[in-house]
Amino acid sequence: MAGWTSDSGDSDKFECDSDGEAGPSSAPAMRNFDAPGPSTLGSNGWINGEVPPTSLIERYVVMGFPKEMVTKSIKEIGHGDADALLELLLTYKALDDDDAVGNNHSTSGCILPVVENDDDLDFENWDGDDDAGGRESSSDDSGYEDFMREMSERDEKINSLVNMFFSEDEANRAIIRCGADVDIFVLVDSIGASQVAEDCHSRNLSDNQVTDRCFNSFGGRKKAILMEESRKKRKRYRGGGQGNRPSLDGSDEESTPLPNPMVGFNLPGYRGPSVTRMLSKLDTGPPFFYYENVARAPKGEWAKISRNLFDIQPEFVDSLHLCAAARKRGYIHNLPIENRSPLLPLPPKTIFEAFPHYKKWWPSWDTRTHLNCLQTCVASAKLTERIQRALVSSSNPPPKSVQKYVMDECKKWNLVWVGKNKVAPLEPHEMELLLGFPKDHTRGVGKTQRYKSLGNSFQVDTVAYHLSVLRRMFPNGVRVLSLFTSIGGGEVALHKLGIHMRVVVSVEIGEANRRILRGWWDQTQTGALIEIPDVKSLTDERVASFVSRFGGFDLVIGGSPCNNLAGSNRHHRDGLEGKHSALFYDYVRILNFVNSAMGGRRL
DNA sequence: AGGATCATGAGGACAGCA
DNA sequence: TGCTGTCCTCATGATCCT
Repeated sequence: MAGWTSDSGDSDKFECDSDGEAGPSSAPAMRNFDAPGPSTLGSNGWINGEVPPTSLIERYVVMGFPKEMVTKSIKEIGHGDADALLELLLTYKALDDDDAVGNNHSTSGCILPVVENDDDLDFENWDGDDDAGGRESSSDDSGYEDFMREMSERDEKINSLVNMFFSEDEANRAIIRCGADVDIFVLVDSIGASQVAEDCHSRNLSDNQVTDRCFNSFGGRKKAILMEESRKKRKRYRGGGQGNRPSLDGSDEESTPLPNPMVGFNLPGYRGPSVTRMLSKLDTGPPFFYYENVARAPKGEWAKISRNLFDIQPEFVDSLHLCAAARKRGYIHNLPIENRSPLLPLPPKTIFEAFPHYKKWWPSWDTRTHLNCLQTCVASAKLTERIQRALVSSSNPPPKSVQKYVMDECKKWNLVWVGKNKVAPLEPHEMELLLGFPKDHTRGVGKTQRYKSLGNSFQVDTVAYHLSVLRRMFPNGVRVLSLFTSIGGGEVALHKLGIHMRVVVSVEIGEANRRILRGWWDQTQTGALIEIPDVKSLTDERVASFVSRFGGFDLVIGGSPCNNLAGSNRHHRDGLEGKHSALFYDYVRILNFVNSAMGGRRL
């Protein structure tokens, strides 16, 4: 059982380890001076000075602010203080809206995300300022020919927008806001921004409520194309609470739509729309937090999760895009999303890259290139036997009906071809490889337990990609509060990123998981590991004690139990109120208390 | 007693089609 | 617009075995 006895023992160990690892240079590990304070980051998560003004103009324009207004605001107060800039823009916007629309808007404008639209976007080399400068300079032309060209462009774009079923008035206003020289898709985004902004106003949401709820609900070239093609998609943009837009009033009636493709805010090497999000200053770290759970939770559950985590929009990612196995997960975090970098070397991205030796037995009619989600249970020997019998008694290639039966089972149970007509479940060490863990990470506990632990864990490369932004921010290491640690996916990710963990306070109920983590930690880490078995025993007082002792935490990370959310659960898929998944509220409780104890925001 | 093995769909998203 | 088919899902509970 958890208790102060084990904790105090660990506490002693911590101080001992700390001393032990600390040469003169690392001695300040217990001090806070090396952790960047709020001044290191702007409220939008950009590191100061990294975003040039031209890019800023473009970003705010796509949010729905007129270009002239943005330029004027930046001239007035500069671009160093994003909060002040936003405040000024909102004020101007409110005044402008009062004049233009006659609505009695408050200054709480709807702050919207920016969707980068450049088709040539290269995430690994992109500097975030591709063509904004070019567009900016072209708008300075003032000759007659330019004027006529602009008018012609303007008419053309209005026609295009009208053809997309926007009203002429909406099209006109967008062009006034953004200029006639911008891409048609910027105009589409701008109209969407205004619609959601109006929606937000009409629902009387506060700034913080709308900031991230509006995020990702529209925008992007791809969506614009879809909109042109489909009346159904068009509804998504035109508002009125229809379609797939996330609920803005927090009701559970609408589900949070899962993106397709499920690539999150961005992915290494993915050439598609990338997103730049803005968080309110109160929502940014430190402490940074990172929460994870299954993407395909019952309807309304992600809206609930988001509501409890500062209304931050989830980032849904299918690890399929990073490794050879699917893993559809939602992540809510307040980490910056620019300048991420993947773990190198990149993991094998297909089944054959991961397991080339299976190619020998792989039938041509099994067209899988990726495995499905790795779960906590594997197929029975009887099932693989049945499959083998079906194949042996069939011709080669087998008839379609047999192929379908075999393929259905192979997909369902993630079976691989290990011999002639012979399929088998993945071995635990193969799952470790796919999930990004070191080989034999889970070795030492029973095989069934290994499957269970691995099935419940993070996909390390995916998580590491998100956490990679911490490397530059914490060159001297991080202090981590790890909730529902499992087998330490977050810790392995940080380690593989080269981020030193000065201390990890880990909460994990499973004895086998704790043993796995401890075994890995002792082999690879020099920092302190404090283990707490039961999250319920991590009381507010105890959190306060840790915060006081370590000077705070830099990262609160964890994925709460999915048992009652996961589709595989046929018995008790009860949502967040379920027996296990209700522990999510302990994550919220503890995160809030850490925030509060560190002088930050509390819900 | 505890680990290993086995059988057990519902629910939701989405594409295709009339 | 609504119907239909297809696909996928961090699991649970009963039973067997050692």
